[in-house]
Amino acid sequence: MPTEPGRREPAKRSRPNVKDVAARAGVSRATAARALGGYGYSSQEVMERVTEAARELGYEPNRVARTMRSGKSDIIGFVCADISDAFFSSAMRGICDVALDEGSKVIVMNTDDQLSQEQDAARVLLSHEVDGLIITPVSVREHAHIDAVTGAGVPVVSLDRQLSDAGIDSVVADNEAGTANAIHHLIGRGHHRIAYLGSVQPEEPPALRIGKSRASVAGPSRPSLDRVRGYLRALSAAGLPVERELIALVPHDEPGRRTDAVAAMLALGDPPSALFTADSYMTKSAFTLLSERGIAIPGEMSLLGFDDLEWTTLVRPRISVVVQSAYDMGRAAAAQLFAKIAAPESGAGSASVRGQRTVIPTRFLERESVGLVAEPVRGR
Amino acid sequence: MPTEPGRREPAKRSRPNVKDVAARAGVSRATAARALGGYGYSSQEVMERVTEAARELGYEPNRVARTMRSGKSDIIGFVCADISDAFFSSAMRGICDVALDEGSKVIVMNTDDQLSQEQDAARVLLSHEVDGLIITPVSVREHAHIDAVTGAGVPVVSLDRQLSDAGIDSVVADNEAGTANAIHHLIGRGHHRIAYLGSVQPEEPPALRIGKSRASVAGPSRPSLDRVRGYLRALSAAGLPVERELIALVPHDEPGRRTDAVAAMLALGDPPSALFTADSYMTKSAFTLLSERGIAIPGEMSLLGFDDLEWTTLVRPRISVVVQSAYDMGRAAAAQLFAKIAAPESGAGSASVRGQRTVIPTRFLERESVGLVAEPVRGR
DNA sequence: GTGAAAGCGCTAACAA
DNA sequence: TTGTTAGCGCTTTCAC
Repeated sequence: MPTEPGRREPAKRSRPNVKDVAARAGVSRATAARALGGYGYSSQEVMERVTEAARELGYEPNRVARTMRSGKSDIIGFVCADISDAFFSSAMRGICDVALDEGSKVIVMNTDDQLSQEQDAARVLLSHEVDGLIITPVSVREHAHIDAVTGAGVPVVSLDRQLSDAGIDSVVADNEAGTANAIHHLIGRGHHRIAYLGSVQPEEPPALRIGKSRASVAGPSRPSLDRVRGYLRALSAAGLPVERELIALVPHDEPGRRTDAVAAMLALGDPPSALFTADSYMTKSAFTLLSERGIAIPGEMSLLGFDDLEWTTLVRPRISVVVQSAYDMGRAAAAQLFAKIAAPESGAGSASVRGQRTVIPTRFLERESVGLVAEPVRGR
Repeated sequence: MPTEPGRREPAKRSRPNVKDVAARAGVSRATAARALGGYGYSSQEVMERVTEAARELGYEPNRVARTMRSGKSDIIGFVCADISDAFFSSAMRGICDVALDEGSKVIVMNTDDQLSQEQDAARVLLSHEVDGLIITPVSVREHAHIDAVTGAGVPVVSLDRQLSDAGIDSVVADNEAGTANAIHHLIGRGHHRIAYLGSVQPEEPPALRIGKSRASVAGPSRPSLDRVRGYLRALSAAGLPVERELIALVPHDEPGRRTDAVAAMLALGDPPSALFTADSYMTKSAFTLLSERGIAIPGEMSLLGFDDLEWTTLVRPRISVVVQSAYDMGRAAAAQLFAKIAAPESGAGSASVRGQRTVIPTRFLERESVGLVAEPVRGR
């Protein structure tokens, strides 16, 4: 379109800048910049001339130079374990959607759950002057590198991991309540022996304490641990005993042991009547093993999982699950982040909300994988 | 760690810069920059002093300023329809992995298959001075905005869509060959009436020409059309007739019509013995409908799909599919992009490879959803 | 081998 | 209302 036959276009020259626009409009650089940027004053006439010149030249402001001056890059960072994971890519979409509305863009970096990669990512993103950071931290204890980011005045929101004790805003699902609710459902259907199968971070093995009247799990708030807590809470609330043998916590980096854990549960002298699988990997392992062994769901074994995946409605029976919306979590985290970015450095004066915790509700989707237990139905 | 009790740290001040490092090391800015950047000359001793000072201060070069000077941002853009889609998020991971090796980062932007969004994305990324762009273009005809990017000297690689005719490098799967191979497999198992169920872009409806001896589909190279071509080619090669009623092309933006298309195929007077579903959505629709109607796979109907998804191995029977590795495609696209970025402006002299086309092979995964047809087995 | 200085494109004081 | 000017942090001639 920029067909300007008379003028010789330098062709190989880069994109036009304010100076070019100013020259064409016959005004100074500052005036052109003001007219274009929409700040300061400029007369109607000059405004039009400049706008026209910019249009003709196909002028587009250089964000890099703008960042240099203003310190605002209109870029945020998203640091997660693996963007190809369905949870993170959905969250990413939520983040992108909010960012688009805010005129911002998102740089993604993967950590593969390695602290060193996370530290590198934080450093790199800081050097690019990102306006903010959304992160799913590998560790909830080791967060010096995250503190360095906030220390540099860059807002951070933690996604799916609780870091609010460290004064960092977090957006998490109501893992404990969602799980408790699901277990409650199982109990309501007559199940007394309910197995819990979940993953845990290898570096932070949970300390499970099972007392006569109370059971608890020590350690920080993390989805994997909070779900165990929800399980314990629901059993306690119903006056059911907590049995150690019904709880399997498999290190996240040893996927091969998931199937073993399910098999061990089935091999128990007094096996459970229902399996609660606390994450999608475990749900898949459990479903696969039950299928292979020809164990009828829910006839011989009930199954209830955390996290919804496409396949849970394609297999027969359809699997009942607790769903968390990764998309909504991403949106919420981004919304919170941009609020902090916009906030005029909430440090001075008002006791600013540091370490705010936003909880996204989960939903229970009842399908067909949970059966009714009538009486103590030992030995079929 | 930076425990420097004696010196008063301005605290609220931003990150240290070359000037600070230079001051601490007792040299000039230029010298410090040289020592840190590893270019130009500097004595052993100065080098050490500067490095030490940088370490103490926790100095990290400001990429924004560096970009401004050098024009290299160490950021590339990835423009796709929807990052939460499994194909794109896997491709994204491949891109990120290569980018990491190259010291680069990736900004993702979603288009939802809207040309206007794609145009905006291209403009925005250009204004951020990205070093290159990987894009899955909405349209293979309308690419003025992409030409604008290459015109600005920024390399572009097209992913999953052929744009090499426009002089833009492309990385695509061997859709035609992969499909032909799958259809060939069906024919080898005795199938003569094979249905093709696929999606097409609503704006670019394909012109299907079915002649006596030859059938073809007009239009550009696109995964959706190339798969149809593979289907036609395999039938022709086997001397089988192409029948219009066995080909269903559903507009991509009308998901509701997918199930209708499958149902229509089943309702045919002389129904097919096998269904080839050319994308994951269609495979899902077909599998769901067959399950609901209690039609046995592969007993009463064989099913073979394009694209592998988790669920295809969890359902019974497991679905045979043609797989394309989105991850590999992403890696290949990124590798090609960085090669072009590194190339010293391949315009001058040598006839540079413009519009290079890289084809990533697909694989056929035989599972249990395809049955053997003995004889003309009409009416069971 | 090192330092002084210019400038990438933009914005924000200040002056006119 | 508009123009002049001074940088943001870095790299890169060019003298010394």
